[in-house]
Amino acid sequence: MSKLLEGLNDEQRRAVTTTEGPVLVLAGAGSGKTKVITVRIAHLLEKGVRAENVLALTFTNKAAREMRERVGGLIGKQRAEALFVGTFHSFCMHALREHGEAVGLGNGFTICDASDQVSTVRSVLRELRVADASIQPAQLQARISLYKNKLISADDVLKKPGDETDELVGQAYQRYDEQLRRTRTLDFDDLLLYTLRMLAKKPVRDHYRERFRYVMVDEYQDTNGPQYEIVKAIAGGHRNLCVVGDDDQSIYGWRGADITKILSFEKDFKGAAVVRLETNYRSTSQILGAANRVIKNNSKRHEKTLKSAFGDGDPIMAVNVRDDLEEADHVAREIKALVEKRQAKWRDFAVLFRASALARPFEEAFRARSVPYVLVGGMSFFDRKEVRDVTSYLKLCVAPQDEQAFLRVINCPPRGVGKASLDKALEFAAAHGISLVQAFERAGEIPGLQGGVAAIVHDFQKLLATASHGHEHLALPQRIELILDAVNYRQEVERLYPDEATRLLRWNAVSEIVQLADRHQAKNKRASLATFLQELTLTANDTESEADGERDVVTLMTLHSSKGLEFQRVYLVGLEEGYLPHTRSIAEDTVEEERRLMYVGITRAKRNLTLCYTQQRVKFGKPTPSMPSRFLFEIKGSPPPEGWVPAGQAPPKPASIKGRKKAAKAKSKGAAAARKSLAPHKPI
DNA sequence: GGAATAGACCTTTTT
DNA sequence: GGTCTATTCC
Repeated sequence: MSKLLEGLNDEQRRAVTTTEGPVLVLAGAGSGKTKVITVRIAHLLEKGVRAENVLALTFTNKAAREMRERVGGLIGKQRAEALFVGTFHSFCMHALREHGEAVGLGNGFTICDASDQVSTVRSVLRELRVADASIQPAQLQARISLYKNKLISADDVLKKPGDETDELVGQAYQRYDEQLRRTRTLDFDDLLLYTLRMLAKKPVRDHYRERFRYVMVDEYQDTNGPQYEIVKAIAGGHRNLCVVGDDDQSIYGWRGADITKILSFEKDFKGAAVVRLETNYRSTSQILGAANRVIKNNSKRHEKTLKSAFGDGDPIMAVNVRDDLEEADHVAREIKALVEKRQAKWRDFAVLFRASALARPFEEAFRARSVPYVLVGGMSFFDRKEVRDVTSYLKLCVAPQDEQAFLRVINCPPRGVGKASLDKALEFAAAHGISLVQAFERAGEIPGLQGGVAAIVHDFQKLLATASHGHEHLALPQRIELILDAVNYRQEVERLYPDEATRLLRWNAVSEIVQLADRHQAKNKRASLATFLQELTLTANDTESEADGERDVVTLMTLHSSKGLEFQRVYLVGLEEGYLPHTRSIAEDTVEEERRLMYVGITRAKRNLTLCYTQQRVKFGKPTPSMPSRFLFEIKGSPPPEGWVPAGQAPPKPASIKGRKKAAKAKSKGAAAARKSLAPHKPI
């Protein structure tokens, strides 16, 4: 037997060696899922399959990076280079670069990130002359995105008779798409949709079927409509498709992930081999027990029994603290004490939370107590003003019609094109159904526009065009510096930040982009400004470098980004009604997904698990009382006590005015008791 | 036109 | 505690 297969159990081995035809691997948490995929790839190569013919798709950059590294460890880094291991989105980006002309897409498209999407929606709402109050841009953007991920077009929305909001959403959706098309911009969802359209053309589809003879999809439970169709298009011919997933860990429903896809795989791919991995090699039986007790409260799931291969360990701890500051400080102190006693290393610890806003107190406490940490995700490098400015300039060089980029930098540094002029031009553009840039070309017709403005805009565009064209022979970093020089960006930073220290800090962000461009060029033979920007947008949230995995630091991250990872010691924090489950999820009736999130969090822990919740937390800058999460009681196996109030439910009104004071007193007493009902610092 | 200030209003999660 | 808009002053 091949060396590769040693150390696999029977089921894992079956998943690895069933290389031909469709295979569904139902892999419980910690059952060696990544091992199966990576060994499977190595096994394929050992059998003589060429690396170029293997496609492995993941959902996050992080997962892609880890898979690439682990496969590299098995077959050698060199050979692993030839595999395509990446996210759906990056696969699409590459495919569209290669064959985008099949769907009318030249090489020079830009990808817009979440905040560009919201800006675009905002400008569409302005065009439609909708008072901002009636629907929020971010909310509208989310709805458009959800439609796209369910393969529902703007026409579909408009055709279907609905209420006024539907009508508005449809109109906005349509204009949003028009604006993106006009500016040759794709949003994240469009990457999938354009690729799908491209794969509908037989020659292109045949090309990819020929190229990728073996297809693997990780986290299959997170597949949404377009992703599923892409997989089907590529693997539909040879049917050498292996998908791996766990319905209990489906936590991307809000992104259109369709849990039924994993349930109906056997129907979609007739004759599929089904492998169940049910032995957990990660956690103690205490941790697994807690996970099982929580997840069994979900109705929509495949009954599964995860068995621990590990045995007993320490009890799970519950910690009740006064507020968020104390929570953070408690965790910081505990971690520090364990490390100082040499019972653990920094890197053994992870602190997991529902929303990234919860990270701040931990950052502060960790800094105060000199606990080294890394915050995964959070405020991205990309959201910094300078970074957005610089990328906007670069985007304008690639796509001069890009409205969001134009609006952002036309007056930065100030050039005498202020809000008043822009409003007039936007008004004119909306009235004539043309882009902002086109409107400025007809500046003479814009009522009330100041005489000199058109010339200023024209000069600005010419300046950028001169700086970006005719220098293609230069290296990317030099080209970027040339462009920034042309627009006097350095002076602007100096003007804005007269303070030496902040100026330096701000300029560092700019230098970092230049360095990233250098690295991009080193990695890609056909690097251009366009490819650099595309790559930057897709990996904006993945700032971790390869060496970071090895650093001895505590990890802070959201539950979502923790999926697929494991740590010796895990703190689940902010376990309160309103955060987990999140208030929004209660309103949207998706509490089961929140429970899966809790399940994901629990099953990240190998040895020790600590559950933290507060009595009071600062929300919107104001202290607000909090209630322990319902999931804590599910773990404990006992119902919530008297006085406990779930999130999203108004506390009962006092019966009469007379009885109000008494009732209020009783209620607050009950609530206080409920908040403390799980003994602090005690095994659960 | 541009900067500074005040006030209203939210904020899940990721590509 | 943040962002975005409206207003006011220079």
